[in-house]
Amino acid sequence: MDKENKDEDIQLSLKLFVVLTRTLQSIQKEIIKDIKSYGLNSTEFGVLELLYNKGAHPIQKIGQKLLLASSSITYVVDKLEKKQFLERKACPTDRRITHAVLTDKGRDLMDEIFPKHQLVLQNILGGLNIEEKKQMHEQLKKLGYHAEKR
Amino acid sequence: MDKENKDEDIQLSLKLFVVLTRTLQSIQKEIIKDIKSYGLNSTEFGVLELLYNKGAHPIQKIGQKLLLASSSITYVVDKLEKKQFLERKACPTDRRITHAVLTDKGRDLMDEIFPKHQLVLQNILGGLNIEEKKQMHEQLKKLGYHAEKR
DNA sequence: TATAATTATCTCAGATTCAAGATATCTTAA
DNA sequence: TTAAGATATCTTGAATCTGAGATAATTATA
Repeated sequence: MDKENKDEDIQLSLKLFVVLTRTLQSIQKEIIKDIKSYGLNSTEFGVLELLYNKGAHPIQKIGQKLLLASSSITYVVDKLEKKQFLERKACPTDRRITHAVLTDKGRDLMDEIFPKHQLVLQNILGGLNIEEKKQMHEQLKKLGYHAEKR
Repeated sequence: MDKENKDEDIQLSLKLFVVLTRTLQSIQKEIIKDIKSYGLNSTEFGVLELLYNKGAHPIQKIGQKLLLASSSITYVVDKLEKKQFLERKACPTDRRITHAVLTDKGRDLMDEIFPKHQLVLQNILGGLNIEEKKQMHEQLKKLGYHAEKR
């Protein structure tokens, strides 16, 4: 890359990072508003969503998928257990592991709010049509893959 | 939109949100690593970057631009003042306002680290070429604009 | 098998953020 | 001009997250 293109690329990189951050903030702000109306915060919702759609998980796996430190996931699971949306169940084959399992109350909650939440999400992301979403999805994967593997 | 397209759009919206979140997390993780190597956290860097590139600002304006609550910006400016990278200066024309102003030490720091940081950022965002960056920038603006104005 | 390394969870202290509210100052409108 | 509302900053307390380190269990290795 010659100098002029490099300078342009540097400027564009900064601008892209800023707009990426801003866009996600705008989206998250709206999503958080929706999730709060269900009496949850977004981390709690993320945990419940994972258990609801993918079944019971070891606590540590949940942290991995949601990119949370082990101490953070302990904290969130504690809160959800107090609210009785999930239970800890000892793993019979590996005594280090504790599974987080949705309770009936947790499943009822998600049966009610997950479809609503999906519609809200679709509405929030309505700025792009189906084809544009597909394309952005592809480009974002390229971007993320490179950021991780450099 | 007929039912099938709506279902597809709902699924794509969820996927797009997930990949958007993941991608930004990957990028931020690398950026934070770089910023930490300068002895700052990303909020501190954001404040210094604003003052460095756009000049002195009232404390409240900084919070607005970085989307921070007033209590948060007070906290960050306190820390940067303790580190002697900026000073508070009373506004002569409006006594409610306090300006945050880079010190020489703060400017020296940014003279040193800002160009380095730009190169790191360019490297992190190297998964897309110039044209692709421009296009994603446009699409992200559409997405963010809609999320805010719905 | 015994030891070392790895893995899963938790505890604790510290960092960062926000919301609510206090205070001081400025602006607007009666 | 003065009262009411708006604005800028700060204080306080609570929520959430992280890193470091403890403990217990499992797996790998000599």
